[in-house]
Amino acid sequence: MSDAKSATHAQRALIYLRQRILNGQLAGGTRLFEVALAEELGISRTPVRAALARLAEEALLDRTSGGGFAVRSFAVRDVVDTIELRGVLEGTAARLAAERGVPAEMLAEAREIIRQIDRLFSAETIDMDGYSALNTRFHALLARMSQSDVIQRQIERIIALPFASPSAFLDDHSHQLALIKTLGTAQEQHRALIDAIVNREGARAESLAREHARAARRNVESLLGQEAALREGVPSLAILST
Amino acid sequence: MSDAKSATHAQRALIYLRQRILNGQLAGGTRLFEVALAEELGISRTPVRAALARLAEEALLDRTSGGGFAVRSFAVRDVVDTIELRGVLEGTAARLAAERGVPAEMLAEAREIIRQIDRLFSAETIDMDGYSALNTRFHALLARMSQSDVIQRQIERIIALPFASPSAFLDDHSHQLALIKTLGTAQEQHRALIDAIVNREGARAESLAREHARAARRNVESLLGQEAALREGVPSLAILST
DNA sequence: TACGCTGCGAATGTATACATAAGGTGCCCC
DNA sequence: GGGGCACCTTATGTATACATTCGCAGCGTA
Repeated sequence: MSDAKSATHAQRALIYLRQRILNGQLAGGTRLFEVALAEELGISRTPVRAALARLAEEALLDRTSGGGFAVRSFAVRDVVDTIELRGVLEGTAARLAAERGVPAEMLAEAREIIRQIDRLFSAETIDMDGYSALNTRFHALLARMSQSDVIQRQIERIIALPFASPSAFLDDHSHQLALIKTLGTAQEQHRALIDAIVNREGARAESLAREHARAARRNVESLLGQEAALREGVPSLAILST
Repeated sequence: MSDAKSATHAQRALIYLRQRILNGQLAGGTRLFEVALAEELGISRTPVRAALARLAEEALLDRTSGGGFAVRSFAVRDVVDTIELRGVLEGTAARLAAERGVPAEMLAEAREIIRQIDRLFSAETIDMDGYSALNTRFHALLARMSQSDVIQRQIERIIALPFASPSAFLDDHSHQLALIKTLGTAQEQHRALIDAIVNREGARAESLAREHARAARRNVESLLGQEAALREGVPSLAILST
């Protein structure tokens, strides 16, 4: 328990294993054995089992036939489809927001976030961590605007996969200039999205949210078109199988 | 272990609890305690915990702050939103199927299912179990047509909730004649959906699948507009909170 | 009366020993 | 030589005892 601040052993094991899966240190298809993990972590099987069950819940593990667990394999197509799915779900959230109407406070909050992102852009160099945090807040707010717990839940579930999160690939610093241009486009989409919701234009809002997610998809595809060396610094892609 | 055919105690507990939640015997918000359940089932806490974890995975339980579990509450709006969500996901599956193209064997299988449903309609009285099975097969096939494991997985997850399954509310026999008319419409939508996919008309396919799901939504809403007595025979709705 | 503190109890967290089943390997028989 | 059976190994399944923590209630004090 030297380096861990987590309350319970199960939480520590959960964090440790999640990390190693997302890292790619545990390759897709690898079977995870309770005893081995328990020894490795210096704890008993019980908390390990709890951690494995939660990772299965997060869709990072598959349950094998015999009752065990194996690391889920993510192929390129899976990553692309997951991002597409996020677009579809956020699109639905946006459409519902437009159809059902959104409380003024939420709209104000959205506009405030947009304003803060604008402020970041006016600085000399862009504070990527700051942008990432604001962008995440914007997307979480969009999910809430749907006023549907069901939709919100699904979006949270998808976003938990790091390569599908709205802030994925922002940590790739290899194309700083291209990235800045991309962020400008994204910000325009944020603005248009709120405009559509305010005007109760459901179809437009849905379409904009989908297109907004496509930016992430283009990022993946361009990264994968590069030499392997250039992908090294992109942790979100470490989980990829091949 | 007298009445159970399940291999393990955990599976037996899982089935038992799932049943009671879907029944409505365990009301939404009810906290589930390991010790109490273990005593009730005559087993130890360990398999109970395993069952609870899996029910959380199925989205039938929420994890409470302290580390426990509580039965998830489903309000009418949640049911409606979940059906809407199924429509959105099946719409995405249909669109992807149209965009990516579908192997001839799958199309043949779809047409065969449609043919068999036609045959059911020509009988004197409609075999509802038979229809339900065929309808379920059609929807499962549609999910596969997307050729996306990610999408397929999500659809399976949603359909696991009985009130969101494509065959929900077919067991309501109170309006037999109206139902038959509904089934005719559904069958037309099945046909149009396959037609759209064959012709690579993505937007049309998506729109048709969404509208197809709306039938289930209309069913819920009409059932809820009735007197409580008429809703008694509809097991899919037993889980509703209020 | 209101606030807080303390102690008790009931819940989950954990370790461990044993049960059981499934899968693999090696030997033996055909 | 090949196939099948049996054993053994190794995995998960289960029970139970103990640890720990969190919350609540009751009492006390300001």
